[in-house]
Amino acid sequence: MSRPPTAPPTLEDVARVAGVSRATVSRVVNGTRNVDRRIQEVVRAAIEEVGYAPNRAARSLVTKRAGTIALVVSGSGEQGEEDSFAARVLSDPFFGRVASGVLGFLRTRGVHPVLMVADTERTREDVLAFLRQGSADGALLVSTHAEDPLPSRLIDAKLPAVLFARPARPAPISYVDLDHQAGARLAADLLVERGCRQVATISGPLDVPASQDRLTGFRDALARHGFPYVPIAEGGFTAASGEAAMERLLAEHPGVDGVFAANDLMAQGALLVLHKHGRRVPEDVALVGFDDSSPALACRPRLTTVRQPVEDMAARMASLLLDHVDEPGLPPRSVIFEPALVVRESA
Amino acid sequence: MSRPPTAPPTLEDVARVAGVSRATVSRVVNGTRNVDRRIQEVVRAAIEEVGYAPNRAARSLVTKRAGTIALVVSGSGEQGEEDSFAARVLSDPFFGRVASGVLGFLRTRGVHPVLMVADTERTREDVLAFLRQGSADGALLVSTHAEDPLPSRLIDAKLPAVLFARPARPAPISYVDLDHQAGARLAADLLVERGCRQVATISGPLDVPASQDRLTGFRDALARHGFPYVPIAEGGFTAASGEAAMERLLAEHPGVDGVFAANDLMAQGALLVLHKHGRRVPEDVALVGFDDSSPALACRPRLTTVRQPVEDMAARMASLLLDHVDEPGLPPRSVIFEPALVVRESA
DNA sequence: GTGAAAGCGCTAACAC
DNA sequence: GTGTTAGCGCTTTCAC
Repeated sequence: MSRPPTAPPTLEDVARVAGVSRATVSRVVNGTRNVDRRIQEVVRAAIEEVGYAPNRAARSLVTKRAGTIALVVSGSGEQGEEDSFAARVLSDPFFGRVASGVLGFLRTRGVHPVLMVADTERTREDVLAFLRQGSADGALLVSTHAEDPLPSRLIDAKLPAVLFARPARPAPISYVDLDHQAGARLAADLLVERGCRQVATISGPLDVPASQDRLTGFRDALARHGFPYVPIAEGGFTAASGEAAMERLLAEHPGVDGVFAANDLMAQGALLVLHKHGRRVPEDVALVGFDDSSPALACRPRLTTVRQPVEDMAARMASLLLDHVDEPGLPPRSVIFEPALVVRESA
Repeated sequence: MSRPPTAPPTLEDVARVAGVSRATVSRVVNGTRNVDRRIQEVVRAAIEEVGYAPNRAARSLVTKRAGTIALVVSGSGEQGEEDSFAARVLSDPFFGRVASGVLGFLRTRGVHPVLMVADTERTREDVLAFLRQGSADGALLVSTHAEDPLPSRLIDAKLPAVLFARPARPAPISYVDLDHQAGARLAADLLVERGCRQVATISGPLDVPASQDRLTGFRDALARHGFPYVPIAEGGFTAASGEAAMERLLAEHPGVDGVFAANDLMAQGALLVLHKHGRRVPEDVALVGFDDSSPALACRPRLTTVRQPVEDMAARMASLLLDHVDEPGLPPRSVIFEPALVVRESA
């Protein structure tokens, strides 16, 4: 008993108990072939006996793998309070779905996500430093603003990274995304089919590619149906912004009878305003949302919406990252998912 | 240029460029005293020049500190699907607030949270292994079920951990919590003050201490106001369960004119049902929620609710954990926060 | 199939 | 005030 009983057992301890060398223990721990069956048993018993768990730092030091990745939520950092950004994003059911998808994929791979928020220059540097230090093998980036400088910084530093959603300006980096235009088209077609004649939309922040795409897709589809003009009110993907946008729409276009909101949270806000003004949904105005996240079910009427397979997308994003980590030279790839219409009660 | 340019620079590289020893570089990196001003400058320049970032694994190996903690969401694991648990909890705005509070505190301490879900025996073992390996210095536990075996396992393994909320059965472990009874009392007093004569409550899952406390506090306060009996419908802290509970309450007690829901999500569900049955809120029935999380604002009328300072509690939880990490012998401590009534429109 | 030994990059005594 | 040196616990050639 040379080491104090408080220190965790090491490979050495196991080796001594099993009567073999460190190398052999290492081999059985890492499942390498070329170890005698019987010795494997003995070693495993010894591991059990001393309660051995391989030290990650020591392992990382030689393998050059952290076994963790950074899951970073990034924003512009132009807002007032710092904390509010983290609170808002982390409380968004959309992010919960992303995290859940990532966790689900990583779970079986033995890699763990470190949660980070990058909304200021300082915190952006933290993320970069974290990766350069080798604390994480790569980064998963969920960006909420267009002018996010993090993607290009990551590229410049040659750090493995994958984005959720196409970057605002083209860049050599992998990402997963949705065919937003197709999704918006689904919404447009439904609204027209429901007989709407005066259709409007509540868009997301227009500097974000996804918002632009949803808007473009919606307008194009409507044009094809013979409606050349679509009133639009810009929102910020929050319920409150959806309310404000709906108020504006109603004020300027009292005859509106169909609304496409670029996400469910804003649709939820719009619904509140519609009720307040005595408009029945879907009878007086049909409403369709986007995402199919939890608020869609927490509304009355329940939201008809465009489903985005967020969990699958997030899992794929994690998968792509692991590929890049394993094979540093891999060229960037993009994976686009298809949306689906979920018809419920609001349209 | 002995090492390939692809390998990250080490302390050695910096030392060579600065013309000093590794130890000196280490000293300035770690801000130790006893280094000549001028040499500090030189070293810092060299660090800048080679783009040095200290390797975490190497550092951890000697300091025996990972610089990360596990933020674990734990559940009973008795449910059907595994993924659904993660998705549900991570999408809950309540968890978003916890994460945000933790992140806010950790941000300046240079420690990072690793997100983990423990809802099965397997994943529970993962968490334990992660900590034993030294991959994280301690754990922050947000438990959603009463019979969670993780706390006692953590205690047995002598791993630093702090809980969000008191454990179901008394155990020598630190935690932060809210004075739930006081919060429920606030709700009861308000309802009575508003003139309600037939008050009911939608409780949380009754195996969870917080639910029990809110129920007890509510009943006791009402008893003091002269109301000996309070109808109760048990929910599961989700909007859907709130709807179901409200339906039951209405069916059995049509005359109800005041409802206290044990969280905002359930209050939101109750509101929907109340509207459906033509009950005006707050005129016909006054409704008060609990938490003051985002759904409280996304309702019409906006929810009057009992505010729980979740972010502060989470930050304190993180702070307690760091204390335990720094001083292993520290006895368990509990910190109880006070709730506050937020009066809006629903009561 | 197994062991010996080098070394990953860093910190912390300990000398000077 | 600064350098030397001995590990931290592990993986991985390289011999045997």
